[in-house]
Amino acid sequence: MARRSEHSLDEIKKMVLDAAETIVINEGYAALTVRKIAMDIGYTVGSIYMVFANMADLVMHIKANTVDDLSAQLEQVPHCDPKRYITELAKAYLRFAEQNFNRWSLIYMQDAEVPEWYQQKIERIFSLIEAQFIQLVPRCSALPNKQAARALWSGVHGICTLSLTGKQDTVDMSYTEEVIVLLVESFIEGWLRPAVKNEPE
Amino acid sequence: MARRSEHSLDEIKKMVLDAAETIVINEGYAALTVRKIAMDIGYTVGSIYMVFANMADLVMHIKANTVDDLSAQLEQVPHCDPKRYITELAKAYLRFAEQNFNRWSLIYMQDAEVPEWYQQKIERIFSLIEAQFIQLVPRCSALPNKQAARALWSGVHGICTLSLTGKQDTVDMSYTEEVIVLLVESFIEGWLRPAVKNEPE
DNA sequence: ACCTGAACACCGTTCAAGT
DNA sequence: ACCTGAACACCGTTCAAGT
Repeated sequence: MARRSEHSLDEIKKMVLDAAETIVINEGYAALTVRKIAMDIGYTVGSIYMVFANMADLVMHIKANTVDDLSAQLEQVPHCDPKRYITELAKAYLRFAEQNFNRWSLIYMQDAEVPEWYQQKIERIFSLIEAQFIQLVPRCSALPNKQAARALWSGVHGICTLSLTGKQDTVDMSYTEEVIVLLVESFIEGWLRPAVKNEPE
Repeated sequence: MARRSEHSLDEIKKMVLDAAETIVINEGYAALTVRKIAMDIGYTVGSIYMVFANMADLVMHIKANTVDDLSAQLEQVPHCDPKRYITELAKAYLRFAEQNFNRWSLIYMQDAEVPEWYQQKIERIFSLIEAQFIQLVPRCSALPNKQAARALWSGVHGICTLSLTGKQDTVDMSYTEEVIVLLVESFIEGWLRPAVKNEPE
């Protein structure tokens, strides 16, 4: 049989994306298959290729949604002085990673190629942090602040990665949060007061 | 046909592991299949299951070898004062990650379960850093040093991850190294001279 | 024009059967 | 005892054929 026209292509696209996200959230990325998605939305495998180029394309859109949700979450953190604000952002990042572990870990799975529009979404999160370093040292040229934001935020990400993956159920969240706060506070303190070079402690 | 006995089981196990490592190194993890391994060593698929329980078991052994090589590389870094030594360790870590990208990124792919003996190999790398913090502040109880090592080293790892994955060919290594050095030096400086709490800058 | 579902070229894993 | 290779239950992707 064929021809149903119960849904527009845009509707089907949304149904596919929603179903795919639900599978990733509940069962993890490994459980995501075209056949399962088709099953869930009541269409056959072929239909998915009407609205997405292939699996990689679909996954890229799942990731994009996750990054958007993450951005929204971070942007809800109330403003305060830069150092405390960055600390709260870092804690919010950890919270998102933990509560959305399956979607979050998918973000960082490497792809053959990352489209420009997706890269920009990631960049947006980095610039959130960069803005705080600019506030800390407003007179500085852009590069050192960019570098500091990159160093610190990648660091926060690294702690989340190594803490959450693997033994996911038995993670001590308050300990991880302590480690993150230690990184953020020590780094900013040391960054504001640079060390005297070549002087043994 | 059957029965060849040209190689002992231990020899076959080594052949399988070597072939698998070569595939990962040259073509990446996605190219690793039992059929390809069997082809390369001149046996059939079934043989691989004589010497490894399954693919996951084989991959775990590839990862173990990589971690051992990484440890060996880090242990070759010449000793000096803790701060510079940690900086050099971090740079060596980046170098290993770049030069062994396919094997290195495999290490951190999450598994259903991580065996104890593997976890210990990872722990060994962390304790390398921890030992330096103990030297920096010898009188301290163990926990703060453990926490500092975890914060900083996870941070270094995070920078490597975000810098190397994705756009792997167009990475500016010297810039990444600068970011890592910035993280290490600022963190240690800030950690040695803790900030006054609740004081806006 | 929309949608199907069989077909294709792959996977990892098992195991009866051969020597 | 060692090793084979066909069989099984899966993948993602394509596309001629149906309405």
